[in-house]
Amino acid sequence: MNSGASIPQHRKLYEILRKHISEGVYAEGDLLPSENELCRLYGMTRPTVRQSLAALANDGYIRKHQGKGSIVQLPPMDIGILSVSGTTSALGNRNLKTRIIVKPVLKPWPEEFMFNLTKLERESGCIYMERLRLLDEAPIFYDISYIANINLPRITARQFENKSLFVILREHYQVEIKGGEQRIRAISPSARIRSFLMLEAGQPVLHLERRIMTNMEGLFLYSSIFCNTGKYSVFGRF
Amino acid sequence: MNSGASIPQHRKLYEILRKHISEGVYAEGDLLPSENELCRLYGMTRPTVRQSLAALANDGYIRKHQGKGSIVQLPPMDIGILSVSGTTSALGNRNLKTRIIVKPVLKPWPEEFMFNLTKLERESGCIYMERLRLLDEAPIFYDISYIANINLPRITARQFENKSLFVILREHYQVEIKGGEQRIRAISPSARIRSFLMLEAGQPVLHLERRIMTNMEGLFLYSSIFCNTGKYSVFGRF
DNA sequence: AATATTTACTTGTAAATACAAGTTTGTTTG
DNA sequence: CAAACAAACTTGTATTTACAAGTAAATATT
Repeated sequence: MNSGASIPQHRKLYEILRKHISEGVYAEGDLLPSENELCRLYGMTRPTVRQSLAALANDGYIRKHQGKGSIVQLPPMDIGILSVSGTTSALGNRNLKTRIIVKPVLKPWPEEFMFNLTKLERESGCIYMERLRLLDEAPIFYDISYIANINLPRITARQFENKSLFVILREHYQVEIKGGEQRIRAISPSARIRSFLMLEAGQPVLHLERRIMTNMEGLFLYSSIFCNTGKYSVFGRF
Repeated sequence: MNSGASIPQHRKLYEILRKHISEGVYAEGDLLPSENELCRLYGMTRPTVRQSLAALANDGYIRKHQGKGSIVQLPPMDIGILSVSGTTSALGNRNLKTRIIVKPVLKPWPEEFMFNLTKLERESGCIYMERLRLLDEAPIFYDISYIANINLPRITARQFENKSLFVILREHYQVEIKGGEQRIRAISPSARIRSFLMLEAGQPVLHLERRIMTNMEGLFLYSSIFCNTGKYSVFGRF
């Protein structure tokens, strides 16, 4: 009999360890308890524990070394909008602020969209919003988001000021990010983008078009992000 | 007793299936043989087969569906220099050419390097080269590569014209790419870069600084890539 | 004929067991 | 004291067994 819900044990252990690593219970470079120790601690068998550790290694939370143990690595992303990380986490998330330019509204999708949409997505309409992200009061990202209006009641009413969109989707709708794809370009910004990012004429802008997959079948998050990479550069793992 | 070398069975099966998928034995959308069938075919047990399939799913070659089977996906990258993929694979790799600007030479590392180097790397010196990548005769990437001169005999003598650097490292030195990290910026190109990419003044350029990890302990590949994203955009999964 | 239901698949989860192989830490030996 | 060895760890690989859960097709029912 499973104690509690029908969440697999290996998944549970994965979440526990992931949380511990994220919260700093284990520092970078630390050794995780050995597999056998984890077995004893959580009452599982080694194959189950190993499944959890394999997933953690995959997601970049640990590095395994035969004969040595599992070494903790710093978490890879978790920076709000951009899963491309680094600059922000290097500075600590303290100075990161979000200003909403266009509040979430429900409206039809643009005719020409950056990604191909399913029939269901087109029919559902999209939740649209524009946000500006500032680091130490300096605008860094301008983010235009599109979400298909599927199984997300009352989402336009929610606050997006302080919490990241991902956190809200996770806490209120149990939506988890699974991965995604992106197109990256260097562009000359439009006057509008230039003014939001407070750029001088001629300064280039990094443009990301992303399609983010979730655990909800058919639910994707889309965003078009303009970055001022003059002072900071976007960082990512692959 | 192991038949042949000391390569694990699950790794062997992984390589076999990966090759089959890459070579088109299975088309996109096809179902792989079921796990039990693979057991019979290759004389392994299900956990071993599952380990192979888990790795394939991880690397984006298949998508698993409970009750259904393992569905083949198109390979994710494998595009020569850039693991950021898409544009090239969409066009087929036929039109991709490489022109060597600076042949591989052994020299000391730059004093100020884009990533922190280990003591061993600094002492070993670096293999330096510059290459231009063209798509349909139009220059797209300008790639400056740095490799620590560790366990790579005769590498400066090898041909890089037609084969990708990764392929050479793989075939001659058994070096496998494990992952990496990158910084991305939009910049105004220098006159030199602008002339190589045949750009007009004012056109922005995408700049990637990458550190690529390998299976060889302590061996990293570094590259600084300048991309003309005017016509094509760099594509990547995460 | 259309709809349930059963059946035979598929992958997912989990245990118990065994040995191989790399790493560290002692202990013994010279 | 220093080097060589041995023991006690660690993770890696692999088999065997069992049942759960999702999917699809064949079958029985209405």
